[in-house]
Amino acid sequence: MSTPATRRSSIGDVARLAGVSVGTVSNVLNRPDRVAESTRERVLEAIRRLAFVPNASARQLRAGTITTVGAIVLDIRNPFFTEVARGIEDRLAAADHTLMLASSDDDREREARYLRLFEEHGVSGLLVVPTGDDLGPLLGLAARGVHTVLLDRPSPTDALSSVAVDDVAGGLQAGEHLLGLGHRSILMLNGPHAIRPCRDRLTGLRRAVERRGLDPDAVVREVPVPTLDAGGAAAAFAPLLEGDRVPTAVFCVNDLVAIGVQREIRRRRPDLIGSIAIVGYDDIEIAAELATPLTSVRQPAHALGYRAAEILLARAAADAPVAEHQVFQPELVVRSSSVPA
Amino acid sequence: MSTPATRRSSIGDVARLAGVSVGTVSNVLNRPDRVAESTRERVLEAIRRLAFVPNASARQLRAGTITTVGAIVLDIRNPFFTEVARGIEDRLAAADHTLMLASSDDDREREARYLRLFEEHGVSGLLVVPTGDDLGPLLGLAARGVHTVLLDRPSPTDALSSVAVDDVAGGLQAGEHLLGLGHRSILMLNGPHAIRPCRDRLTGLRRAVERRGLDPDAVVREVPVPTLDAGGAAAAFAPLLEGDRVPTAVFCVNDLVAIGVQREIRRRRPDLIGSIAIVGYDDIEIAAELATPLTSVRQPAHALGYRAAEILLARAAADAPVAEHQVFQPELVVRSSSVPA
DNA sequence: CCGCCGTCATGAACCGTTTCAGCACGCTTG
DNA sequence: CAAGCGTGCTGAAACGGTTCATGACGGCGG
Repeated sequence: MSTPATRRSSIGDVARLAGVSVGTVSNVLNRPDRVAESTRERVLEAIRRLAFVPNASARQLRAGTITTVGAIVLDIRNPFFTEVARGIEDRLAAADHTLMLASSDDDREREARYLRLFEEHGVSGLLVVPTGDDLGPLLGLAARGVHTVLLDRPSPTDALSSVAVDDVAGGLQAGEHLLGLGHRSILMLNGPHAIRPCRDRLTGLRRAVERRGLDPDAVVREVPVPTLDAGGAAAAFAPLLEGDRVPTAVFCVNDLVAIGVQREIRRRRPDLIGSIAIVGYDDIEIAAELATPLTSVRQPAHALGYRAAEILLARAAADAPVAEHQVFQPELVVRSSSVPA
Repeated sequence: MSTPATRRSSIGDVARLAGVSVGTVSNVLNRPDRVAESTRERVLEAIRRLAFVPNASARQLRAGTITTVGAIVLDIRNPFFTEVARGIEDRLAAADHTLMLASSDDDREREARYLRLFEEHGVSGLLVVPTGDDLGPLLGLAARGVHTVLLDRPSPTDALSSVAVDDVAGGLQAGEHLLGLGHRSILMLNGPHAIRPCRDRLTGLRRAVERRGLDPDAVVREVPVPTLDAGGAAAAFAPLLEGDRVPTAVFCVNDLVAIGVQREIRRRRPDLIGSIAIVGYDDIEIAAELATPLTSVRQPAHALGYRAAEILLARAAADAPVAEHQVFQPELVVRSSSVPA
């Protein structure tokens, strides 16, 4: 209103108004105990009067330190990832750090752009769900001294810490469940194999089949989903409802995909509702509230993020080059969507 | 791997390796056409060899410019807000800007922390869903020259631009729909009145009642929800299922609340499934996929974010002090959850 | 051959902080 | 009274870039 949009006031303005040197103002800000009470009061008053806000760039340039952490997830719209982000944020807040969140959309270029942005800004660490298998860029970052933790991926190297969930085990549980229900033909709606969990969940599923002494190639059919959300899944699943070999059991690589499948069945073949077994993955909050409550493999999303942040903070604090790796175990939650054969 | 975690290389290192001055390196980076081809090649090669990444703090300190925008939403887990964030990001990406996203959890302190963080970092603009009615902090920011756009709130002043949805109209539509179905007693599960949309949606509901010539105080009962998510709603709604005056029509301030209500009915009073009319708000994607598909007031979430970002970019570019205000209209989407009286 | 001009590159000032050596001052101690 | 010490403050260097006035150099027209 009153103040015209003018230059931000600097520590120098404050010093002038308070009649002290800039060094003293800086001390008031950072080590108040070193400044005499009366001086401190005067400086604080000046700060208030000028509505002074320190310039983070200048501070960081000189001091080098920063309390911001960057995270890149595949898709911010997937509740699984927002829950992971929550876990990260909760841990960071406890250490007075802040999170800057970005979503790569599973797009290498977007990922690269954000990686660069974060590196240029000198974040004190990075938590990344990588888009593909090529960890080159991340290894480069790590080599340049940026602490990095892989999210939702096991790390193949000690150059990178990692926090993951055992996806093979998850696929195995889903497979055993469906086989136990009598299914001998299982469709897996899967994402690109460049995404490691997609591969692993399929591997787990096939392993379950093998353990029953069956032939995975005969039992499991894989169909790719263009994008890992409900819309993409619906598009990929629709043609399968037309033919004469309509699937009887579907294992979906995540819950959004499962929701897309359910939607498509309801739209195109309402007669089949309740006769196709569906198992999802993630156990997002609304899985239990769906038209057909979804059987799903639960992942400890919050813990995943929390722990990743913790590892990052520990590494940054110690500046120790020891990588930490943690693997959580998933847990099958059975609801009514997985019907017997 | 090979490189030990050493100091980031600087423009000076590049200059030395390429045998030029730092000014030339800077020119290669920012105005390549002013540098002779051969020199440019040599510098680029040096940059590659050193894996040089410019220091954003230094650049920003001197140049003042920045292409990062901050956004603060109430709850990152609410699909409505992630969709808004998507809209923002899509518009920003087109202008080569990047988004830094934060969630205030409807907590003034968290909001203040992020506001300060963003201001210290000198973001080129801010998009905020404010936690309360006190716009003081935001007006302060605006006065200090930070371009600010209110998200999902009409601005009471020209100091702040704004993009909003007409919540009174939304409440009105929901009310008319329920009244049209014959309901004469409507429960509204509402959030704190400090949140403007909560007030406005209630106002709209009451207005619908008045238009029918009925007494809002007799027809509408308001029950507060502690937190605006499914869990909070379930907790608030549970006791209402115990008494003898079980509600027959519920208007929920958002879809997550509606999901909580549905969940609680299913758990505690499955006999009442299908006999309590429920209307939600936002029309999030899974509203249509729920056990009882949800009637909801749709908001143009993506457009909201997109437009807000657009206004911000325009203001920052022109540095014009003219505030822009835009109000979108909501639209009722009827599904099966809103049963007749 | 001289003067002029355009092309490229240089070097230093500057952005707003933090940090640190050093100074002023007053008090204690021997 | 000299020496020593602790307290509280100052002033300047440094961080890593951008920007701009300046200058070197070669070519060209007269």
